[in-house]
Amino acid sequence: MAEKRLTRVTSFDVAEAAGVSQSTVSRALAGDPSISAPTRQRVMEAARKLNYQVDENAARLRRGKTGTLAVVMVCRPGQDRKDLNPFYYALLGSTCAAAAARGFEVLVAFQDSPENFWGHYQERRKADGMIVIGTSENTAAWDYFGALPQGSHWVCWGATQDDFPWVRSDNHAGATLATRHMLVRGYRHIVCLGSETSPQRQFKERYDGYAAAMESAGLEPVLQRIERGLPREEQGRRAAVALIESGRPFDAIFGVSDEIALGALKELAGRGLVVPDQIGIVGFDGVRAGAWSTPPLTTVESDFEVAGSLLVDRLLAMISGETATARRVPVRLVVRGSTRP
Amino acid sequence: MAEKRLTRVTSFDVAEAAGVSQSTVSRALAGDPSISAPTRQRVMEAARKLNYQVDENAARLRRGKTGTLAVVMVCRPGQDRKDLNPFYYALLGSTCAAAAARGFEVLVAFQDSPENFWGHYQERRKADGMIVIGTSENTAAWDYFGALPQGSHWVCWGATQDDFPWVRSDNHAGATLATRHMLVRGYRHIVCLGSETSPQRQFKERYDGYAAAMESAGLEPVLQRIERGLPREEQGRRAAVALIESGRPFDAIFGVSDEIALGALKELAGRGLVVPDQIGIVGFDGVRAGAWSTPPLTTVESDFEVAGSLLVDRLLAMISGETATARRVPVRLVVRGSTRP
DNA sequence: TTGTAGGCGTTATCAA
DNA sequence: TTGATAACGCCTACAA
Repeated sequence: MAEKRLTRVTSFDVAEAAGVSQSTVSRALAGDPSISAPTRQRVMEAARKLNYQVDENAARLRRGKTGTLAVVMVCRPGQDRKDLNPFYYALLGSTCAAAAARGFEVLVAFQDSPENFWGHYQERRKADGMIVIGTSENTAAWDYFGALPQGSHWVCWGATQDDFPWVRSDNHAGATLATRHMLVRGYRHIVCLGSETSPQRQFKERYDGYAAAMESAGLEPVLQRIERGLPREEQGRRAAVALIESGRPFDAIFGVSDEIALGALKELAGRGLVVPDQIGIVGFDGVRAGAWSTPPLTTVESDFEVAGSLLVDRLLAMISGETATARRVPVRLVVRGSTRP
Repeated sequence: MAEKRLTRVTSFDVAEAAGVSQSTVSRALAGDPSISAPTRQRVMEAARKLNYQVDENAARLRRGKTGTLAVVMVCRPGQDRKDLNPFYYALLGSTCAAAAARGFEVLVAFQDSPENFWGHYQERRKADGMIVIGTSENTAAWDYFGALPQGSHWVCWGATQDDFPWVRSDNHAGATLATRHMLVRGYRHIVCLGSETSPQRQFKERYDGYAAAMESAGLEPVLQRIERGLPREEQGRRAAVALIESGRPFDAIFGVSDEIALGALKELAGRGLVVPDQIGIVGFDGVRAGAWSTPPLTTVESDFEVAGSLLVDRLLAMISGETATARRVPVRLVVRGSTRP
């Protein structure tokens, strides 16, 4: 075999080597059925020998399609990349996997503030469409993406706006699952640490799911509000403090996110309250960190693989003009140690 | 302002609207200084009004450069994306940030086994070069990337091969830092949970750093080997069991990765040993999970921002034929609760 | 300072 | 079944 080198080889070179025309090379390699088997053989052989690879830029220019999807990760302004919620990284990973499985390349960009908001992938022919993943806290980002020109192909995870092309976890079902689990395990005075007014749409949905489960058990739902603008862990910790100081009796906590639940867990443990014996705790997100707490956190986890697939499929449907289907990602309960047996 | 829509607008359209030639448009928008101010004004105005954006495929085809870097994330075969070590996600994030800061787009692909190994970004003109990030465990992947044609521009994080164009944490310094910290805090019988033969080159480097610090303190380094092929946490747990059962006295553990240290921490706690009072523990990686353990894990953290920058700068230097400089990423000690004050 | 023209390497149309 | 040929939209000599 010839030594592999990186000199530019065009389809003309392959054509010459195979003794056919350039267009035949293009067709043979593209799998055009009109090319005869022996010709295809010769072309493939020549291409292999010359180490030929299609110039994607030329191909895309000609085709008018890029075969690429853009994924924009919306972060908090100035936030360190290593502090990004692992949930979003998992979502990024599964989205890339789904795109790759469908034959698309993925362009990734982290964006956090107006200076670097940028969504013109489609106009610049860098991608056929865009997936925006991020926290609803960054309202400036959602305003920006919501104002993209008509005809932009995009879907999102995390926006507050209900008229955006969103995909979300089945928050209601997940919260109900969590609450029922605690009821079954004998907890009665279950308090929800969260918010019904947060821009985080899913927090409201999770509260509603919790409330529904409580009510259908004949119990009164109780919401302990988190303060805005703090790190999640701190929100959870403070809400736990406020709850304790309120004097309201409780024997279980449903945190609308894992980090809120973990913050509360830490606070309770620090005060000598025994989890799960005295107090049960359940979170929502299924991030890895929960597995390391003491006790490990019982939580509701989204099916990440499905999440990535739904985002990609919805986007591809939009691109091809079809009508998309599901937009809710199924969830499951992950029972660990923060609720009693 | 005209309603924004997504119909294709070419530089010819802008030229017509501005009453100049197409090449003038190209130059004006590229910031060519030969274009007069008034002309540039008119062109910019027309471009804005028509919502014109350059077709990057055409531009790249013409230029022969892509302005894009590819990042390949090497995972364990079949591993779920959400189970990928958060360390690598943080590295991915900071690499994307560094690339963006230098004006490059980033193409991301997760690859785990021979069926989907693919590194011909450069030949296909999808990218100007490639950054491969991954665990050294996946030797098949490193064999694949090591066999890329001459002239491929790439750098990597995580490979075993020393002749690869690698960038790494300053493992030796970090391990020394960790060990000295424990010595200063009064621990004497410090055992290293790790391996000097693992394909993970950094494990060996970390052991060496630990051993050097021990020896220069007049103490004997002790290595408790981890078993191969298990999840890191389990490796840590089992090594702790083996250490205890060996009967060898110890009052501190240096785990060559956070997850190994966390596994050991869990095992010790389960046996009623008090961390940090009876036993001190330090890990290596600085992942978020360590902050949630009880007690939170003292660890050595790489400067992720520098890591991303070094990877990108080294690759860009290679592309432009310059000689690259640093390849070691500085580390710092993050003191949390698993070592006594 | 600006315009003309050629070509980057494909894919796709139209003949043969 | 294959070959000529015309775009795709831009950048960049070269000329004016």
